[in-house]
Amino acid sequence: MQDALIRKLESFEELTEADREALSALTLRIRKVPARTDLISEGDPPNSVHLILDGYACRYKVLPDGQRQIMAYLVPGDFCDLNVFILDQMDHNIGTISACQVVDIPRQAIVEITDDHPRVTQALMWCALVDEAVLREWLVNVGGRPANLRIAHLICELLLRLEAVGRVTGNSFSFPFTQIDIADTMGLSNVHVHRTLRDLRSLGLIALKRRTLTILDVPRLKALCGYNPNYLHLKNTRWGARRRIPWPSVGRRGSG
Amino acid sequence: MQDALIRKLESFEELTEADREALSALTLRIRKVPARTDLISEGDPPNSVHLILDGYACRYKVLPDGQRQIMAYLVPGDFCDLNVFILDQMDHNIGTISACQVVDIPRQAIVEITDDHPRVTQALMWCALVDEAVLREWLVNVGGRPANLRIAHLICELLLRLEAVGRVTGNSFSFPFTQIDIADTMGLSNVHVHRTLRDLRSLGLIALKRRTLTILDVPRLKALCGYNPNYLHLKNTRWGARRRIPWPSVGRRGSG
DNA sequence: CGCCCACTTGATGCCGATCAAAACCCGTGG
DNA sequence: CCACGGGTTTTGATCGGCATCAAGTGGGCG
Repeated sequence: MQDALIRKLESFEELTEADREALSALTLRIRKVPARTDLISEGDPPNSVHLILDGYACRYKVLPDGQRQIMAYLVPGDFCDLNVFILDQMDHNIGTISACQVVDIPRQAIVEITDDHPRVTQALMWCALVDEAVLREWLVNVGGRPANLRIAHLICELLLRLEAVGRVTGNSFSFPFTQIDIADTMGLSNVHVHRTLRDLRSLGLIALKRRTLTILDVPRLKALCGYNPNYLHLKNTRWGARRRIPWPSVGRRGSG
Repeated sequence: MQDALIRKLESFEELTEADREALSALTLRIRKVPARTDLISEGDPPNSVHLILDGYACRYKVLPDGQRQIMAYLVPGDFCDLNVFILDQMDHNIGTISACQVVDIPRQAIVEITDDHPRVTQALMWCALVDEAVLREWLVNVGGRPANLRIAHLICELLLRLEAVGRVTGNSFSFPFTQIDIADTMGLSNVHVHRTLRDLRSLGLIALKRRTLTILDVPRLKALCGYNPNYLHLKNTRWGARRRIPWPSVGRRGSG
C-alpha cells in the first residue's frame, strides 16, 4: 500500500504511466519512524520534504503555558512541508501519532519532477491548496461548532481523506489518536472528548474498538454536522460530485 | 500609499528597480469596492487574482445554521487567491470590511511576471506560505487561548502586518472591524468581545476611538498573550530579528 | 431629524473545564 | 504465566468562562 500518493493525486488529475513511474521513484528510500516522534521541530531549517507513506502524523505548536494545539493530521499520501524551502525555519513541529513510514525527498528531486511532469506539478499544487483548505475548515470547525459537531466533522473528513488513499474498508479505518490528541486538536478537554465520543456511540453513529473507528451510519453522521466536502476538492471519487449548497443568508452569532 | 505590496515583498526579499516596475505595472487598473461587499463567493470559478491595495477584507464561511466564521483578514498588499487557478471553484467567500481599492490581475500577468522576475516569484511564494502560517496561528489562537489573550494576539498580529506595509503611525492603525466581526473571527459572542475589549482598555493596553486602534503598551500587550512573531517570517523590519524561543516541554490540557 | 446599527450593560444559564479517583489496557519484566 | 506499572479511558462532582437574553444608549448617515 505505498501508492497512497499516486492514488491521492489521481483523485484530482489523470496521470500517465510516466508520471506514475517518476512518482514511484521518489519513494524508494523508506524510513520507519516510531510513534510519538518528531519529524521536524520549530526553528529547524527545512532541508528536505517529508512524505508520509503509512501511518499518521500531525502538525502542532506548544503554547507558552504548555498547551499543545494540533493544527493538521497528516495521513498516507500527505506531504509535510511541500513548499517550505522558501522559508528559513519551521514555525511549528511535525510529529508522528502512530508508527510511520516516511520518505525524505530532497529539494532537487521535487524540482526535477515538476520540470518534467506538468500534470504532477498541477497535482502537487492542488495538494498544497487542499491542505490549506482543510486548515481553513478546521478553523471554522473549532471556532463555530459545538463539541459534538466538531468531532463528527473531523470523523467525516477523515473518512473522505482516507478513502481517497485506499485506507478505508467498509467505513472502518485505523484511528490511533488518543482522546488527548483529539482534545488538543479540537480545543476541548480530554474528559469532554470522551463524553462526546460516548454520545456519538450511543446514538449508533460510530463504533471504536482496538484503535479502529467504524462509522455505522455515514449519512446520519454527515447530516448531524452539516458536512459539506467541497473544500477537499475531490473529483474522481464516490464523494466527489459537485453540489451547490444553498447556504442560508449571512447570519451572526449573538443578537447583532 | 499604493506601494503596500512592494513594501511587503521587500520585507522578505530585496527587489531590483525592474522588479518594482513590473509590480507597479500590475496595479494600474484600480477598482473601488464599497464596504461589506463580496469580492468573490463560494462556488464561483476563480478567474482572476485579487490584490488589496487599500482597505480591509476578510475570508469567511457561513455554516448551515447561519453562523459566520471569518478565517483571515486581508490587509493592503495581500492577495486574496494567489494560487487558486488550480482549483475549479471557491470553497469560501471573500468580502470587504471597509471600502477597498482592489486590482484584478489576470492569470496571464502573474505567469509573465514570475517567468521574468525570479525574486518576485520567490517573494510571492513567501506571501502564500505566510498566509498559511497566519491561518495556522489563528487556529492555535481560537483553539488554545482564552478570550482576552485571543484578542490581544489578534491585535499584536495586526500591528506587525500593518507595519510591514506602512499602515501604522505611532502604534495606531485603522480598525474598521465591528465587534461582531471580531466575534465571528474569534469564535466568541459580540457581547463577550465587548467586555474583553473593555478589559484591555481598562488595563491601559489599548485605546479605540473612531475606528482607530492605538496600542498604548506594546511590550505589555505582547507579554500578555506570549506573542511570538516567528510565524510571520519577517526579515527586514524592526520586529524581524530571529529569536529561538525556549518553549516549555510538551504539555496538554486536562489531567492527561 | 430620525432611523438603523453598533455599542454597552446587567441577569441568567449552559457548555465544557477542572478536579478527583477508579477501572482498564497493554507492554515489560520477573 | 503472572505481577507490575504507566498511560489511557471512564465516570462523577463541582466550577467557571462565555453564551444568551433583554433593554437601553449612542453615533453615523440619509
